[in-house]
This record gives sequence, C-alpha cells and structure tokens, in this order.
Amino acid sequence: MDKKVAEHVAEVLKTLAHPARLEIIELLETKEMCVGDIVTALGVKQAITSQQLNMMKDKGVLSCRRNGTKVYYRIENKSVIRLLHCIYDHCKTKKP
Amino acid sequence: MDKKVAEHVAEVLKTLAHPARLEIIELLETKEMCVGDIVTALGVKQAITSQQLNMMKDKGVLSCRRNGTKVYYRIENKSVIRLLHCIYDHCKTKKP
DNA sequence: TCGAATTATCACTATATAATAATATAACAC
DNA sequence: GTGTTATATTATTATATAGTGATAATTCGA
Repeated sequence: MDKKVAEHVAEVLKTLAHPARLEIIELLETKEMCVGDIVTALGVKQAITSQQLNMMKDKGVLSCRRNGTKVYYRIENKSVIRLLHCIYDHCKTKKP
Repeated sequence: MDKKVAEHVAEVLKTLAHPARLEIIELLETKEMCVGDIVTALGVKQAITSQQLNMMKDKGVLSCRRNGTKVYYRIENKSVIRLLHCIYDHCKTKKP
C-alpha cells in the first residue's frame, strides 16, 4: 500500500468514524429521509445533523434532492453499506 | 444500532483512520517487526512511529514483546486484518 | 559502571474536528 | 409581498489529534 492509497483509505475511515454519521448511514440504508426526520430519529441537534450530512455529501457518501422545503438525503456510494457490515462483523467477533 | 455500539464502532474506525497506522498494520500482517525496522519501512520519524504503536497497543490492536534493546510489535486483534481487507475492497470498488 | 543502541516519553505548537447558539437562506402557501 | 416551515451557514469556543525536538529510560556488552 503506497502513501497515496493509505491517505485515501484513512480519509474514508475518518468520514465514517463518528457515532452520528454511522447512525445516519444506517438510517438511510434502505430509504431516503429528510433532514427533520433524521434529526428526530437521532436525537441530535439540527445544526450538527446538517453539518454531518453536508460533510458526507462532500465526501461522496451521500447525495440529496430538495422537495419543497424539505431536503431528502440518500446513500450515494452504496458500497459503504457493505463496508459498514464488515465493520459491524468485526466489532462482534473482536473479543475471541 | 444504539448509541453505545455506534460510539464503539467509531472508536475502532478512528484507531485505523491514519495513513501511518494503516501502513503499520499492513507491515505486521504476516510477521512481527521491531520499532526500528518499522521506522525504516515507513520513512516516518521514530517518535511518531512509537506514539502510533503505543496508541494501537492501548486500543488492543497491537501487542509487543521486548527482546534485548528491541521491542517487537505484532497484531493482537487479528480480525482487523479481515476488516482492512474489506476496506481495501471498498476503496477499489467505490467508483462504479 | 560506562557507553552504545533502541525505544519511550515529555513539553510544546499546530492543526483538525466537534459542538453551540444565533442567524441566514430557500421554498411555499396565503 | 408576508409568514411559516425546513434546512444551511456562520462565528465562536472547546476539545482532540498530529507533529516536533529534545530528553529519558531500558537493555546489554565491553
């Protein structure tokens, strides 16, 4: 693994390495959701949620569409779902 | 995924989310290595390497043994290897 | 016990990330 | 247009992480 690849992989991991962002991705795994519903589901403040959503959009993980006053987010990079499942498996099988 | 799980997963990801740490794990995938050899292989300063190694030991990813003046590090939590392979696959298949 | 080799730690600066509160913007109904 | 709902942005503070240079600690052999 050369430096460039390592930096890229580290970037991807940093994008996911936050509790709220992990929960957002899980919420969006099977459906798109508007910001307000995500805020409610997470119990996290609106500004923070908006910042995290925007951050993940910048990184290409999410995308969004506006419908009236609401903005619906969805997973743009589907392979993060598979990646997260690997990570959950890892965390389950870590101890033994 | 509840908050506790999300926080734990985020912790694991943060532990891996650094280029030098990723390279160290890759180096140690098949063998243990002493600090000096890791420093040489990475081309990263000794102090930084030592700090990263210690950090990953704290998190349970690595362990070490001393032999004379040298300290040999190895992967303690083998499942991170599988996890990293998932991540590499993800990064390869991301674009399409 | 002295010195060399190896690794760890410390104090510090720099930088990045997170969280907060307040405010701004966008879309729409009226 | 005005008011309302929904979302985004900004400025600020707090906190965490990274990197640096110097120094300390450990081990061993002479």
